Amino acid sequence: MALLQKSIEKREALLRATLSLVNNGGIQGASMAKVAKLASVSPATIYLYFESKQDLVNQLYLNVKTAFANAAFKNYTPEEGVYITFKKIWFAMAAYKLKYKEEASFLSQCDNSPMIDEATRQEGLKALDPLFDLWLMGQEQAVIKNFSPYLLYAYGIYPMAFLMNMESRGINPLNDDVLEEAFQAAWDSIRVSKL
Amino acid sequence: MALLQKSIEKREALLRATLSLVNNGGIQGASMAKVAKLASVSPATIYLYFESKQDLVNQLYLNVKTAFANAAFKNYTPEEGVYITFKKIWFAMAAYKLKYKEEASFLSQCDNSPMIDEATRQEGLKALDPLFDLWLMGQEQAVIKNFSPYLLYAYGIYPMAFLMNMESRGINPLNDDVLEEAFQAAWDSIRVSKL
Amino acid sequence: MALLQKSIEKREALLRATLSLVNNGGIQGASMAKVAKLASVSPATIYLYFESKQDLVNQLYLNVKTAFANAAFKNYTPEEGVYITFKKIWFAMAAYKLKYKEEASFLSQCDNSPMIDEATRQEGLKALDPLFDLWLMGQEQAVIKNFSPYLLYAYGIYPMAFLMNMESRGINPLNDDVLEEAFQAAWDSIRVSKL
Amino acid sequence: MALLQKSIEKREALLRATLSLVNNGGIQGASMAKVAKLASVSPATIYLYFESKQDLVNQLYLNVKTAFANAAFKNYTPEEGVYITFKKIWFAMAAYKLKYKEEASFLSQCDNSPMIDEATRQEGLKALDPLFDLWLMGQEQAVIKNFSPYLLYAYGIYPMAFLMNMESRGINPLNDDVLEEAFQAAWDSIRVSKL
DNA sequence: CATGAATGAGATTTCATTCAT
DNA sequence: AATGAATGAAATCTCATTCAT
Repeated sequence: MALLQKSIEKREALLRATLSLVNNGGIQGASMAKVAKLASVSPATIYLYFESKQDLVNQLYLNVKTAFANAAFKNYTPEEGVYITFKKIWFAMAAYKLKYKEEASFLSQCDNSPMIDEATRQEGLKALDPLFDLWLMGQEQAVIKNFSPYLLYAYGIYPMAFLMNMESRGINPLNDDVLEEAFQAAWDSIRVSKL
Repeated sequence: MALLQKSIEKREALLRATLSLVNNGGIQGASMAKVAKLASVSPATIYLYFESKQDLVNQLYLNVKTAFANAAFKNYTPEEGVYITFKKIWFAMAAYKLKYKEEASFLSQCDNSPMIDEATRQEGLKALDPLFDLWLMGQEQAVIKNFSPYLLYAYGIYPMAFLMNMESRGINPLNDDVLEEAFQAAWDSIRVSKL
Repeated sequence: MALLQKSIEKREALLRATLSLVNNGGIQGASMAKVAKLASVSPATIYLYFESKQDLVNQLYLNVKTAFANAAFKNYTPEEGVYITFKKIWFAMAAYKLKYKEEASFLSQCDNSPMIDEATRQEGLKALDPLFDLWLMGQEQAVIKNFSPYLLYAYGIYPMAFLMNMESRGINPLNDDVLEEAFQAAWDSIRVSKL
Repeated sequence: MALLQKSIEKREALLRATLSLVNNGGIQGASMAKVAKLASVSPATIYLYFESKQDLVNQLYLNVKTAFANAAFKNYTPEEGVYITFKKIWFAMAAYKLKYKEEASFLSQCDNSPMIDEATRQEGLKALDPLFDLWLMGQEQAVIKNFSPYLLYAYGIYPMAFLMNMESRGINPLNDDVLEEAFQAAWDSIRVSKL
């Protein structure tokens, strides 16, 4: 029990170290040696918890994606209606990304990295199922456009990554007004237009 | 003349080789040795054309971004009206990305890479000026939402990257219908909603 | 303990290998690959003990300089008088250089190399403090000329390097008579001339 | 004639460029490419004038050594007596080294470099024959110690290199007084001591 | 479970030299 | 005579991973 406890701590220290290092210098900048040093363990120890660097990064990806989804769906109450619920999710996601910038940037970096394997990507996508359910519901109510969930995601959620990217590079800072505008654009893009 | 000609060819061969290698294995997977071999030159030769790997990648970035913009604005005729012009640009961009998948994927990878320096990024952005001009015009005509160009880009253009990403991973293939839907979402997100 | 022991041995093996290689082919001839091979380790291993080639050479410089000074001042007994003490030091230095020709040649090479940084040079100079102290004493007793220590060093000690250089190139071999002559010249150059 | 003229100019430009580059960064810092660029020729052209880098450096060594000797023996008038003549030579050498610091430093660097081959070294030494002749004369007159010319050189001339080295590193700057002291030491070391 | 030491393979880059013109 | 282009070889250094303890 004590050992297991300790192990979990160490595992998380390793994940945290990786996250931090990926943030400065990209995935390739997070060398196993640096990860080990930042987590105060031996490089060899990493391999007791993870099979390889790829495994380490993939597990971190799942960890962060799950945390992100947990934050997004914290108060998931679809019974309040599609618009309200989507708005809550959207702002929860934005809040998470603004608060946990390292995590957000890490997820962005993973989007285009060959380090994340397809299976992990799929598993990460599953964490967003509640959102897809909501959209399904919205489509049944003729509130959400009858598009594939990927398309809805591309317009409803994905643009946030670009905005965060700009924000972190000091361009186009995000304040409440801009966030409100962004949400407006997101909603307009996926909602059924009234005639 | 003959020498210069040959130089240009070699330079382009190097850029092509880089593009191709970045596509399989990411930027770090495109080692100078591999680039050299694929372009059928010695590693040392690369340094006659580019100062460093960073320079090579940045110049490739500019090259591709310019080609992309050229394709996008090929028949740029703002006098036809904002909607028509935007639609033409949008579909030209999509067509380019569908036709030149390696280029499209490369640009995506550069978005989050520390390899591209800020100056190059800014220069790349300039290639999209006609689009920003169009939006300005649209805002004057109260057709386009009064948002910052970055926000408009995040919703009007950026989602394409996600869709191409999916497409190239075999998910959610893009056909004419889906493209039409995607454009609809893009336009809805940036246009001024009618009451 | 065993591990630490082994480390020290390997560190010294690396220093010895470097010393030997610098002797044939100069500092640039001592490539990290050759050093590694001669010390029977992987090139990567060198970097566990030294930060860089510069660090390796600088540490070797300090090592050798210290050993040289230790030999020079082994029986340092200034109470025997300035002349006697200087003579003992001088011959101890000569003996060291004759016995450890690689070390002597290495120190000579370092004199003009940009590889040795100023801080290391200064630290190496400190090892000769007893000699400078002796000269100070000699100056107080009006036995040694009232010159700056650098000047005294230039004439009292530095010429040895030239003689060793010749010796190792097979020119002007050093025997006891020549050494005695050399010492005579050294002493005449720094001592106060009697009228 | 015109071609030959031009050739000589180019050859000297190459030697000058090498000298300048060796001064910043040592012999290995003077890459053939840099030498070519600084002399405004193609790298290939260097090989029309010199067989190899080694040849280039060796010829430069001879050039500089000769210039140095020319300066040293400009007013060589042994009939004025050994002391006077040696003093003139000594100060002429010092003046040369102070005026042409790049040349002086280059000669110092060559002393310990494996780049200079033995034959060249010997040839360079010949340039100093007048000095050796003077010493011979001095020995016949019982003014100069009966030591081998190498030993006399080690004490009479070689220390200058150390002093210049210090000077150029900003330590122990040389003014007229220090020079006078240095000469005093030099002379005391090689002259026959009076009883 | 944990580690410090070690490493083979490979990364980027430089260099003296040659070749085609 | 002169060159710009090209290069094989080698330089320094890094990295993910393993091994002996």
